[in-house]
Amino acid sequence: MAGIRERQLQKRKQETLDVALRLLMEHGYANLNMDELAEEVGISKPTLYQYFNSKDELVAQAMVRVFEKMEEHLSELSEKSPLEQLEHFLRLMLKSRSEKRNIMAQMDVEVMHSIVQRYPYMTEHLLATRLKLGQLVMKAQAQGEINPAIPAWVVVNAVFSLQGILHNPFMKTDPQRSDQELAEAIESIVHLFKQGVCNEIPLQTTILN
Amino acid sequence: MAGIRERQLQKRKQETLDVALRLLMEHGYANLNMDELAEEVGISKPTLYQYFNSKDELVAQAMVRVFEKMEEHLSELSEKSPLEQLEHFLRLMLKSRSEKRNIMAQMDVEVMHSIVQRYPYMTEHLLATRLKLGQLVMKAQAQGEINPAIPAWVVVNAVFSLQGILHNPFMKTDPQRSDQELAEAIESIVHLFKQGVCNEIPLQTTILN
Amino acid sequence: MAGIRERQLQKRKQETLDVALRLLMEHGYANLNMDELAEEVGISKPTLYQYFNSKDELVAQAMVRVFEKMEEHLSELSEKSPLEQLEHFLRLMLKSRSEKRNIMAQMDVEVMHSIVQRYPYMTEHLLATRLKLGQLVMKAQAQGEINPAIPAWVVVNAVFSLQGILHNPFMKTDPQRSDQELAEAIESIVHLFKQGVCNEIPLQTTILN
Amino acid sequence: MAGIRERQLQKRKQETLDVALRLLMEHGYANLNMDELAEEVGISKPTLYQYFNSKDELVAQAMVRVFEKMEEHLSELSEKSPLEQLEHFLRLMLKSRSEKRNIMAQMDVEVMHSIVQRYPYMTEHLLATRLKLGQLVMKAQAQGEINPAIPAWVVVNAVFSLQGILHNPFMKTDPQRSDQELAEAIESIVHLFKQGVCNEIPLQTTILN
DNA sequence: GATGAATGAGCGTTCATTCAT
DNA sequence: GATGAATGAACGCTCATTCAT
Repeated sequence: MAGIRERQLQKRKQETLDVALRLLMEHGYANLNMDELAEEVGISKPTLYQYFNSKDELVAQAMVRVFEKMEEHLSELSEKSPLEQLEHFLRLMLKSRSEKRNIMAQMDVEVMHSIVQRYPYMTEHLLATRLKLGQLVMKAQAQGEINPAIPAWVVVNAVFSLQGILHNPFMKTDPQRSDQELAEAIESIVHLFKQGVCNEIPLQTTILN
Repeated sequence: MAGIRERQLQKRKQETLDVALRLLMEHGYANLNMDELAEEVGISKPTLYQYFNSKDELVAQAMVRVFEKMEEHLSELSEKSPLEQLEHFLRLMLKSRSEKRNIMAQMDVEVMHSIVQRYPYMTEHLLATRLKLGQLVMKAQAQGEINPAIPAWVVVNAVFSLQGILHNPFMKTDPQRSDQELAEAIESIVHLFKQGVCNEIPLQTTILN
Repeated sequence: MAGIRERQLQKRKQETLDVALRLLMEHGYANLNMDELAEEVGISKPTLYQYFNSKDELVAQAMVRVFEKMEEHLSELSEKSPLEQLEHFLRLMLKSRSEKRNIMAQMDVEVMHSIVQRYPYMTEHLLATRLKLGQLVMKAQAQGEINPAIPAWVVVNAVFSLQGILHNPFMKTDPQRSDQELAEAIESIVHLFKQGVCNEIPLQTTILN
Repeated sequence: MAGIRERQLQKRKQETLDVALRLLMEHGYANLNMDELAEEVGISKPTLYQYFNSKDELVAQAMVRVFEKMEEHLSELSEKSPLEQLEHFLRLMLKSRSEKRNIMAQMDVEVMHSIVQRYPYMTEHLLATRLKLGQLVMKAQAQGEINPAIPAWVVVNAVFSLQGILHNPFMKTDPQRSDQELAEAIESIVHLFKQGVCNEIPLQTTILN
C-alpha cells in the first residue's frame, strides 16, 4: 500500500496549514502571500497548489482546523456545567490570543464571508461550532446560569468578540502589556463575561445597597 | 466671499471620505481600491489624489473623522455620570454599527498600526479618545460604578470590542437579523457590559439565592 | 496703447523661461514638471499654458534663448581671430557649466531630437548657431589656426562635448571640486582643446625630442 | 547537470539587459518603460520583475555590464604604454558609440546619481573603472606621455566626454554621417585627444614655425 | 486675463495562479 | 511527484493638459 506516501503527504499538508495559520496571525489575510508561504514551508509553489486548489481554499482549510480544535476543546469539557464550559472555552481562546495563536481577530469580515460562501464544508464546521456553543448557551439559560433574556446568538458572539479586548486595532501604540498584566486581563474578561451574562441582577439596587 | 466653490470642494471631499468609509466597511482596507472609490464618488483618480495624498492618508483621515465624531459624542454627554456616559457611548457605537456605519471592526490590526505610525495626527486623535474613555472609566471606578479590580484599559477595549457582537466574522451566514432583533441585541449588549463591569457582585451567591 | 500690458506679459514670459532653464539644469527634462514650474514662477498652470502651448514648446523656447545668448556672445567677439573666438566661446560655456548654468548637458538626446523636429524655429536657431561656429572653424582652418584635416563638425561638437568633462554622469560620487580646482580644470580643458585641434604637430617626434 | 534550463534563463536575462541597453540608448532612462521592454524581449512584465527587482536595478545591472566590458578591454591592453592604452580605450568607446552600442551619453546625471547611491555594487564598478583609468593617466604623466599639468580626473572625464562628439544633442538634424565619415571622425577625435593631452608643446610657437 | 479644479493616459510594481520539464 | 519559470490582471500613483468660473 502507498499508505506511507499518503501519510507523508498528509503530514506535509498539515505542516503547511500550520505555517499558514501562523502567517495569517502574523500578517493577516491580505498580507499572506503564496510565495512567502511556500518558501517558509520549504516546498515549491506548484506543490502548494497541488495540496490546495487556491489561496482561499487553503485559508478555508486552515479555518476548519481551527474550528476542529475548538470542537475538540468543547468535547473535552462535556462533564462540566454549561456556563463552566463556556467560561473554559472563552479562557482558552483568550489564552491563545494572548499568545498570538489565534487568527479569528485578523480575519476580515468580508474575506471570511466570501470564503465561507465558496467553501461549503467550512460553513458546516462554522455552523456546527456555533450550534454547539448556542446549545450550551441555551442549556445554561434553561438551568438559570445565563440570563434567558439575552438572545443566545448574542452570548455566542460575545465569546468571540471579547477576545478583541486583548489586541484591538487601537492598542498597538500602547506600551506592551507584561505577561502578568495579560493574565490579569484575561481573568477580568472572563469575569466580565460571566457577570455580564448571568441571570438578571437588579443592577442599580445591588450596587446601591 | 467666493466661498461657494470652496464649499462645494469641501463637500466633495467630505463625500469622498464618506464613501471611503462605506467601502472600507464593505470590503475592508485591502479591497478598497482607488479606482472603484473614484468611480463611486463620481470623480477621477487624479482628483482623488488632489484631495488626499495617498490611500493611507485617505484612510487616516477617514479614521480621524470617526474619532472626531466619537469625541463629539463624548462631549455632549458630560453632564451624566461616568458609567452613564460610557453606556451611552457604547449604545451609539452599537447603533452606528447596526446601521453599518462603523469601520473599526474591519480594520486589520497590522494595517492600522502602519497607518497610525505614519500619520501622527491620527495617533493624537486615537490617544485622545482612548484617554477620555480611560478617564471616564477611572472616574466611574472611583465613584464605585465600575469594579476597580478591572484594569481601565480592559474596560475601554471592551467598549470597542463588544460592537463586534453585532457583525462578527461568523455571523454573515446567519439569516439577517430583523431591526427588532438588532434593537434587542443592542439592549442585551449594553446590559451585558454594565452588569459585566459593575462593582463586585459575588456571582455564585447571587445566582444561587 | 496696450503696450504696457504687453510688456508685462513679455516680462512674465521671460521670467518663466528663466525659471524653466534653472529647473531644467537642476533636474533635467524628465523631472521638470509643470506644477513645480508654475508654483516656482508664481503663476497658475493655466496661465503657464497661455504663455506656452505645451511643455515641449516651453523647452524649445528655453533652448532658443540659450542659442540666442550663444549667438550674442559670438557676435561680441567678432574682432578676434577665429580660434580666439572659439576659445572664448568654449571658456564661456565651461564657466556657465561650472556654475551650473547650462542646460545642454542635461538634455536627453532623444528628447532634444523630438523637440527639434516639432518646433522648426528651434531648428533654425540650432542650425544658425552651428553654422556660425562651423564657419569660424573653417576660417580658422583656412588661416592655419586649426588642423584642416579635422572635419569642421567634429571641432564644433568638440566645443559642446568638452563641457561634459566638468560634470559627467560618473562624477557625482567624486568629492566636490573646489572653485580653485574648477578654475584650473577649465584652463586645462581650454588648453586641451586648442592643442588638440591646432595644426598638425608630429606628435611622437615632438615628445621624444 | 540540467544546466540547460539555467543557461537558457541566463541567456534570456542577458538578452533582456541587451535590449534594455538598446532602449536606454534610443529613448533615454525616462522613456524606457517596462511594458515596452518586456514586449520587446518577448517576455511578460512579471517575468521581467523576476529577473530584476526594479527598473533601477535593471538599469544598474546594465551599467555594470558596460563597466565590466570597459574593464575587460582595459585588461587586454596591459602590455602597451599607458597613453596607448588610453588611446585604444577611447577608440573602442568611439566605435561602440558610432554603432550605437553605448549608453553613457544618454544617462541623465540626476538619474545616474540616484541609481549609483542605491546600488552600491554599481558604485564599486564605477569607481574601479575610474580608478584604473586614473592610474593609467598618472602613469602616462610620470612617463612624460601626458602633460602633468592637467589634473588626472580631467583627462579621465575627457575620455568619456569626447564620445559625445559623435552623437551630441545638436546633431540629429544633420544629414546622417556615412560610415566613412564616422571612421574619419573617430581618427580625428583620437588625434585631438592625444595631441590635446600630450606633454606641453608651446602652442603658439609650434604653429607659427 | 487669470485660476482652482478636474482628467486621460500611462507607469512601476505585485500577486495568485499555471505551464513545461 | 515536484519544480523553476512564466503570466494576466490589478493597483497605487503621477503628469501634461484642459474646463469652468
